[in-house]
This record gives sequence, C-alpha cells and structure tokens, in this order.
Amino acid sequence: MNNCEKQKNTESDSCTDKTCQHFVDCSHCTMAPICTPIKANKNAISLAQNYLSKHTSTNANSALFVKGEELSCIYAVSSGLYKLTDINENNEEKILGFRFTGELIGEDAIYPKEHSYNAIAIGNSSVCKVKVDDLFACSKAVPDLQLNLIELLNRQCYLSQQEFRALISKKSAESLLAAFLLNVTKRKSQHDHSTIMLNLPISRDNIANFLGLRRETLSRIFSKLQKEQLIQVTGKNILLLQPEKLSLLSNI
Amino acid sequence: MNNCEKQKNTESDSCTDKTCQHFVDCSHCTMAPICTPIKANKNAISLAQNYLSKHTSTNANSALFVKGEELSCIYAVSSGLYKLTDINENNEEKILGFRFTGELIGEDAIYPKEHSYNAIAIGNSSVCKVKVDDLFACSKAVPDLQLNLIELLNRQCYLSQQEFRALISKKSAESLLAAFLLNVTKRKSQHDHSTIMLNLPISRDNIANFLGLRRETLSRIFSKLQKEQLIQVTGKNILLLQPEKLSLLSNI
DNA sequence: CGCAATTTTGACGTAGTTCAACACGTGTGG
DNA sequence: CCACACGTGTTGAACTACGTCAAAATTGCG
Repeated sequence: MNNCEKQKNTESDSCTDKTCQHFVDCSHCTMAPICTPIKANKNAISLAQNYLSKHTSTNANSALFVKGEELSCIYAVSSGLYKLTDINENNEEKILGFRFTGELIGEDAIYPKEHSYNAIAIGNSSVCKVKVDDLFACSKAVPDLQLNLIELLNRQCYLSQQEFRALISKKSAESLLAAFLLNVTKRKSQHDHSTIMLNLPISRDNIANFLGLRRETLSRIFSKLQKEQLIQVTGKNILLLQPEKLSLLSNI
Repeated sequence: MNNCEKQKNTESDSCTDKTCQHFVDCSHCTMAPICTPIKANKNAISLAQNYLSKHTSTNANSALFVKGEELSCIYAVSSGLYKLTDINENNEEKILGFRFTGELIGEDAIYPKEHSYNAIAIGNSSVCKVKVDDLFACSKAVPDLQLNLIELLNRQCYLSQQEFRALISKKSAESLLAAFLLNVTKRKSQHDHSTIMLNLPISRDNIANFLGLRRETLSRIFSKLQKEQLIQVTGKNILLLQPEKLSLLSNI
C-alpha cells in the first residue's frame, strides 16, 4: 500500500479543507531504496516495519527537529514542504534549503550524530520517519539494504553539493533566481513540457532569504522576468514560459 | 612507516630544491581510518596494501583527474595543494574548493561514479591513491573497515556542506575573506596560538575566483584588513593578528 | 468587511565591478 | 648586460547592481 492509497482511505477525493494534503507516492520517494522490500535468500523481504513509521505530521511553522538535537531518525517528506534554517548572531533566520515532498531531511546528520539545522514546516506538512539505530541494525544483516543505504546517502550528498555549487558562483540576482526556479523544477520532475507550471508555496521573503537577496530585489527580478516574457507569475504559481532562456541566464 | 619517515629516507633534511616536498604524516591524514590497521578476530590486520598506493605525483597546473572521468580511485593529498575546478559556458574556470595536505579528493564521486570537477595541482603535489573497487571488496569482508568508511564519507559530506553554508549567506567581501582565512586555519589545525601564521600558496586570482570576487576587490580587502591591524601580509604568508575580530567579521 | 501581513514600486546610497594605469618579479632572447 | 614580454598584484576613478528606507498596492484571514 502506498501513501496515496492510505490517504484516500481517510479523505474524500474532493479536497477542499486544510486537513487534506497531497501525499507523495512511495514510488516517487527518495527513501524508497531503504523502505521497499529487499531481495534476500531468493525471497523478497520487507524490513521497513522494523524501523519505519509513516506520516508523522508537523504543523505550519513548527519544527520537526531543531539544530543540536541528537540524531534519532531520518525523514522523508510525505506531504507539504519544509525549510532548513539556522539562526545567526543577530538572531536572524538564514534559510539553508527547502525540502519538497519525496525528499529526505536529516540524512546529513549521520556523521556528527546531531542535526546541524532546524527543519521547519512551511504549511501543515508530514514526514515518514526512519529510526537510524534500527535501520543500521537491519542493514548490518542485509547486504543489499546496506548497499542501498550507502548509495542513497552518497546520492543525497552529491545532490546537495550540486545545489550549493550552483549558488556559490556569486552571480547576478537574475541568474540566482533563474537557477533556483530550474532547480525546483528539476526536483519536482516537471521537465517534460516546453512550458512548466510551478506551484511554489514559499513566501518571497523565504526565497529571498535563501538566495541571499533582499525581498525588494527579488520582487523586482520577478517583475523583470515577467516583463521579458520569461515567466508568468500568478501568486504562488509560476509559469516558466521559456525554460531554455532561463537556463542561459542561470549560467551567467 | 609513515609518509614523513619514507620521505626522510630519500631526501636530506635541508630542503632547498623543488623536488623536496613536505609530506603529511599519516596520523594527520583524513584517509587514516581506512589505511591504518584494523582490529579483526582479535588481531590487527592491515588491508591497506590491497588497495593503497602511495605518493603518485602531479606536476604544477596538471590535472589529477578531470570532470566526467570515471571514478576509479579516491585520493588523499600527501604533499602540496590541489584546486577543484569546473569550466563554465564562457570557458572560464570556476574554483569550487581547495584541498590541502591530509585532505581527501574525489570521495564525493561515489554516487554518480564519475568525477564532477577537475582536480588540478597548485605547485608540484602528490597524493596517496585508494582503488575504490578493491576498497569496497575489502570493506564487505571487514565490518570495522566498512564502518570507518561510512563514517569517513559522511564526515567529508558534512565538512564540505559546512564550508558551502558559510559562503552562501551572501555577505560582504570582507566577511567572505575573513571566513575563508579562518576556514583554512581550522583545516590546517593551527588554531592553538593567539596569532596564527598561514602559509597560503594560492594566487590572489584563485582566492578571488573561489570567493566569487574580483581580484581588485580582494586586493583592496587585504589592504584594508592590514591597515586595520587584523592581518599582516608578506607575500603568500599571512599572519592573523586578531583571529577573534576576524571571527566577528565573518559572521556579519 | 476591515485589519494585518505580504508584495510591489520609487528614490537614493553604497559596495563591488569595470576599466585603465602602474609596479614588481621573472623568464627569454638579442 | 639590457630590453622586452608576461604574469601577478595594487591603486584610482567612474559606473552599476543591489541594498536601504519609505510608502503604496495587493493579498489573505478573522
């Protein structure tokens, strides 16, 4: 049974109230390699029940965990959206990244064994939880699971490095925003159309913060890109009219 | 036998010519957890000979490996210094990071199984090589080695994330440079004095490139910090006079 | 509806870039 | 030996993108 099926059992198809969330399908979840059944001794065995709990929810603006907290679980976003933050010396929030449905949170805390950022829900959200101790115990016994785990962790490490690298080449505000929009598009797997509709339930303030810009600057860039017919903004929905041109922009 | 002892056998103590390099001691090398003997069956066994080769050298400005190359080895810098680079659309070099003696290179290519950047020696340098296939084969048989490997990879992932995070909060050129100098100091483990002498054989152009600044801007900041008595610059040697004040600067 | 939060727009200041000139050290060739 | 080119680093002056401050416009929520 996948997440969506589980959800459908408790909610009607017409979603009008706030409690109805769109749950990601397990087959599209980054955690799948360590949750789905593993071949062992010629039989497929499911270990997930030993360490997995599904759909723990987090209220909007609440923390799933905070910086410094000891690592006990790693998470996959099953619905909604989280931001990863740190607080600087001036007590200001600095956003280090976002995690969309299907993406992992906290998997990068395995080395220091404590979380290095706060994970805060943007809107009501939920995660699947994996207990690391139990996961590691299982993986010791099942080589294929272990292999999947190592590959999963390395892949995440790679992806976050790629994202950071795209941003450290201190570019113009315009190319930063272009790079961000394309990064989100790629992660939401909506790259199969010539124009792309992005639903981005993140405030301008949060986007600006993440990109290291002021909200005013970001707003101006949004206006500029719209005036130049590269995007079309309707509130939180952003239509990418010319992804190729955005791609060129992002590489400057 | 550690690297230094090996080196002393072939070179006199008074190093005047270019072929004499300062080799890092194995005990100070990041690769140590997978190179030094492992306890197994109550005996210490040394697996390193199965996958380790020492001191492959790279000439100044030559590539240890290039972007896109298939992963065959991971490396630890045993002498000298490497820069990690990518080439952008305008055929310009973008420096993604530096690796000093004792640090790893290429370990982040385990997921996509190909290198995502060029590794280029700054000055004549050398590395120890570990064959990944053989390393993984050994680690399958020896759980302690495997544990060390996983911890090592996660630790590296953590460290590079920390470095990136310090840089994405788009700060002033001054705080970028302060953060860079302190990062290098920490990595060279020279934080045990009130003033710190850094030998930084990296051109201003390369530092500016890495920090996303223009060489002129960087030069001005160096001058400014010197005028303010925070550092004292003598060519490639930089004396950090007031590390605490630099630390304050870096957090702005 | 009405208030608060968010977003956009305008006017102005500033940090960093750009372009140009210069200084210094090093290597090369006449 | 000097003349010259070349790479590297520094400094000055003008320009520009982004930040800052202020206010208006829009959105969202009780």
